[in-house]
Amino acid sequence: MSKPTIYSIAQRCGVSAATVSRAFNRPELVSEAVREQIVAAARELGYQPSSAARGLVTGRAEMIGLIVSDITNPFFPLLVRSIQHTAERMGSSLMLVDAEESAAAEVRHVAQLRSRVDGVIVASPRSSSAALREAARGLPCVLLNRPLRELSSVVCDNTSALFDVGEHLYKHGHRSYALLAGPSASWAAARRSQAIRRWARGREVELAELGPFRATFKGGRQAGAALLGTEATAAFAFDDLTACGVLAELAGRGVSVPGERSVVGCDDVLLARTVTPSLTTVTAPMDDLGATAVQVLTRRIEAPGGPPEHVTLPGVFVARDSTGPRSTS
Amino acid sequence: MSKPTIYSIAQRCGVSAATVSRAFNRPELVSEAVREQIVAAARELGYQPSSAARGLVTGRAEMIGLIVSDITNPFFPLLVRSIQHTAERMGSSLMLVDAEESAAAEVRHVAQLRSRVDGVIVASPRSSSAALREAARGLPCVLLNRPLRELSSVVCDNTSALFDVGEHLYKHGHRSYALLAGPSASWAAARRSQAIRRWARGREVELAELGPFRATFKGGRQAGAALLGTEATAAFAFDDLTACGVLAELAGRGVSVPGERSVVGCDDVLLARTVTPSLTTVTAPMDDLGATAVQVLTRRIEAPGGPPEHVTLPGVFVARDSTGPRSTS
DNA sequence: CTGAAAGCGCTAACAT
DNA sequence: ATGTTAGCGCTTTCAG
Repeated sequence: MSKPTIYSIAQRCGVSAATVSRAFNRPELVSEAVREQIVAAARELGYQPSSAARGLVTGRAEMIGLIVSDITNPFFPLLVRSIQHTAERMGSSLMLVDAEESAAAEVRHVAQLRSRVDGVIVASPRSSSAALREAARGLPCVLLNRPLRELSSVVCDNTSALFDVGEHLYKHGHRSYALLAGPSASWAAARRSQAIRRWARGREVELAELGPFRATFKGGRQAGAALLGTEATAAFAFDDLTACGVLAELAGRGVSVPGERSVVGCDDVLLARTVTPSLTTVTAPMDDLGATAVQVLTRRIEAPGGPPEHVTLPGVFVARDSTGPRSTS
Repeated sequence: MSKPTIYSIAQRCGVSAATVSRAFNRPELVSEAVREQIVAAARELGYQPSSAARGLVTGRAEMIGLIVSDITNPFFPLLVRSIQHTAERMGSSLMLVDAEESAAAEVRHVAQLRSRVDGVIVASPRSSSAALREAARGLPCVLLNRPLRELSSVVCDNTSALFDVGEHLYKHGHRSYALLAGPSASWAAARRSQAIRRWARGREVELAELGPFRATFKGGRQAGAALLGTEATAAFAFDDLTACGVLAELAGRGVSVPGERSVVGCDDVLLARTVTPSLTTVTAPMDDLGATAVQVLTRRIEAPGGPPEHVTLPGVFVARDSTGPRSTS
């Protein structure tokens, strides 16, 4: 009465184990009558193929790893969903691990995943490029929101959308801006700051740089406090979570948004739509990002020798209620 | 130049494969000199034991599955962390899957996990008890926040803390309450409603029952709108996320909290501390819940025959800024 | 303390 | 269309 294997089924059906195996993997190679008999027996016995045994012989785990820098950040849940969906459609399971914002944990986890997965996606890595490169040596890997020549990557570029944000604010009369920078280990943060600086230079507009702040609600409150120390009437927050913190801080101090200050976020997480006032932000194509990452990874798994792929997806500007005309006071 | 195995190492060190295996698994059985040599060779070759091969022979995947009803709910990230930590300490990896609030996906996923994990934790299941029981047949399983006689469970009971909440509100002069009920498929929701009802009956106080509402920010806004249709001066929200929605809705309509209405949440997720005003709520012992779940599961894996365990951990009342004296208007 | 050998459950040639 | 056979990489008796 032990756990059923292809042998128990084979015996029960009077065929060989190979036939049972084929019945599941290459059904076209086995006669319909036998196949049906096998399938029936399997269901009856509650047969579950052993993925260890299969993995051992095929060399495939049919599992991909996903390392996120901070599961707590609302940016990730949506991404996780999209990745899980796509992976499932490709016949793989997802193994998710949270690095808790620690670069060390990140590389430790990829090392640990090596033997259990076919490949790994590292989302918003905090590790140094060198560490990442080294950790991924010989393991199919795609980086999300961090380009690196030697590894594949899919990133969301908000440069153009941030220009749109700037223009939007400019049209509302703002001339003095604050840039609330994100974590220094984040490529996205650097990239966004750069875009905003570039835009500001082009417009010959005032830009106060504050931060870096942590990409948390709390970091946002600090950013909000810092913002109030400046004359800026409009602020670019690193992301929506930060922006929400800014909103909360301003609200707490009785500063109205967008009446007295305009605030924009980035990413368009759920929170951005539900907070009051709703956030003007840049929508990241989460579904695409996730799906593309899985597809690129799949290609790397199938052709480990190939050259790394790099795909860039643009964010898109969306105006909501946290921005408005510059106060005339 | 293929992937190193215990054989490559054995050959290189002039020992047998068995010795290499022992060097890693039962180091005390091999002489120090040989062991050191083996370890050195392994490091040099970048040896990684194949978990498939080991799993095949040991019958252990050294991996546990975690199914969450909705990764998007801020309740889970903390839980995931605690579970991942504990699992890691017990030598297991974590395979996380999101059921996206679908009961069907839940049971589908446990079926799919069967062959890849040693056991599974289902957090806040939405499936029927019968479906759960059936899906977990023969698979070590512990339910989080849902008791079920035949399966192990660890639940957080807030009954006593909710009484404290009631008393706290009562002392502030509130006599008319609203109960904003959570999802009907959630055991926690039913349990909390029941506790609040019981308390209200004991105090002979007015209690309007509203809902059920979805456990989302949006659901909270709806609950907030519903709340304004009543005379209640204090509201029990199902959880913190809902409570935040209520707060947002009231703020949007210019109703002050706690000035005009007091609002309490439940769970004490990060958000509860960061929202304005900060939420009076009931703190769930996340770390304990997660750690206990893993420990119980581990026991079931090691002794699959044993009787199910049921552990209950209490939540604790914490007063913050979203509750105050009943308005005198 | 170490080696030889068997086998975990499955797949993939190679035969038939 | 089906059976035979040989491993995949590892652990684990059983003998030395």
